[in-house]
Amino acid sequence: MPYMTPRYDDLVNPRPDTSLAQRKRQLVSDELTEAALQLLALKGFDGVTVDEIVAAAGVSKRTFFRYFASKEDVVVQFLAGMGADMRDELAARPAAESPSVALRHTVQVPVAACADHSDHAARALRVVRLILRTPALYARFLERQAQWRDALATELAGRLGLAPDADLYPRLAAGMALSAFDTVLHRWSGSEGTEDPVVLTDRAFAVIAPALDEVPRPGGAR
Amino acid sequence: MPYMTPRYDDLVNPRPDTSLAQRKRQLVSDELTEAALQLLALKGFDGVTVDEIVAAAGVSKRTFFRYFASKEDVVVQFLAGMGADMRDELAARPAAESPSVALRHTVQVPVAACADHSDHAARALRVVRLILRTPALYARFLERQAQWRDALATELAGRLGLAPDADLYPRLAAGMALSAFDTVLHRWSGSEGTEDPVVLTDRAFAVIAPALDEVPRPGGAR
DNA sequence: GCCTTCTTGACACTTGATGCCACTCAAGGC
DNA sequence: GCCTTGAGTGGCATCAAGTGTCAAGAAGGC
Repeated sequence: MPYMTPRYDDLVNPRPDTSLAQRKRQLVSDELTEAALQLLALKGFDGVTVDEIVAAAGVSKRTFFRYFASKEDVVVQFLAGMGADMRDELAARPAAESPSVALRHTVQVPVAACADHSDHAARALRVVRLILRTPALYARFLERQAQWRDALATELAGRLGLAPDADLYPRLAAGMALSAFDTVLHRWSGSEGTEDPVVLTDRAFAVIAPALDEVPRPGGAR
Repeated sequence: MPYMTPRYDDLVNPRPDTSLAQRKRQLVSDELTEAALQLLALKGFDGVTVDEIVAAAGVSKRTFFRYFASKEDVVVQFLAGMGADMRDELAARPAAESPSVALRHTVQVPVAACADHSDHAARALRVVRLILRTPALYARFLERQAQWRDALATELAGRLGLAPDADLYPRLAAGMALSAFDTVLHRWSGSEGTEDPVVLTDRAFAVIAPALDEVPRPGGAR
């Protein structure tokens, strides 16, 4: 089930460089994304067909599937780069930092992206709400989270000098951190964006920190 | 995205009672499940069409969709009753038991079902492997896990006298427990069933227990 | 001007999934 | 014994998601 090339970075800070062809491509993609989100938020995921979306965007259906691997992908691509961002953040954290602190800052990266007080935040809230209340989209989101967990577990194992697959700790720690992320999104979405997701994240990590910081010694328990 | 009536219990211990009509229905369902799992394990999820399955089972395609909400559902239905079972187990645990112990026994219910040394175990391993390595199925599995998490969080909140939605703890604790479950399944599947999933579960819970047993006092932190 | 490359649109096709109608058959009333 | 009823079923038509293929058009190099 291959996803297309991540465009999260492009969406966050559209780079002015690159060729004309690539900017045209970006334009079509934005048009498609805009039309799709507009319709999906209005009529629900199953209430909108791809034909409607492409009609609104003024392109052919075939073109749609050149930009997005599936209808779900239109929404999920918003999250595409988050995994890489989190992994990079975790890799950049000082080695001396405890797992709970490092992972907390890691999770804060996408959380802060949602929380920034701009027009971006309102759109992020709409997308998150759509994902959380549409089973098909939520399933894809969780699948994406599972990939993030693998990446974070690998990075964490390297950080701590543990064999990536020998110990249960890295995968569990990554799972706990993402569980916190998920819980924060639910609360944030449920509160209509009134609660501060950054604060929620801190509170969530206060709960899971006792387990995160019980690191097994390298080469210890099989 | 409504799933059909759970039949996990029927599969675990087929009840001999009920009317003739219901037994006929059970027969068709079993035939369909058997044919589907046989083909899916052999040719992969996308390598098998519904038409092949119904041809092998000797029924029409229309009938297939009367028993299963989707092709994915054939596989996922194996897990249908696990959520209820876990919730029941958690509800039945003594109130004095700490969250980590209660949740560990809760997760051991489905784990033990996989581990029992019968012909059932081999089939369970095949199904788990199929789910874990098929993105579409794994996504559905995770979606199902999310439902379990909600149920477990509600049950846990009731156990501890916490408001279900006021505190982050119940949802996080349930998420951690299911994260352990998921990790155990991966390890068990990866080891081709040689590792004992019950032991793996105990080890996983040893990692997350420090966080699980830091219960916030009822009505404490907002 | 010509050629190459990339992008797009149009069409046909496969497959998952659903609606509709007719048929079968067991159960129960008369 | 016959008829009705209702659940289960098969066949067919249909919709929507997604893919393969090919021809047409625009950008850039020669």
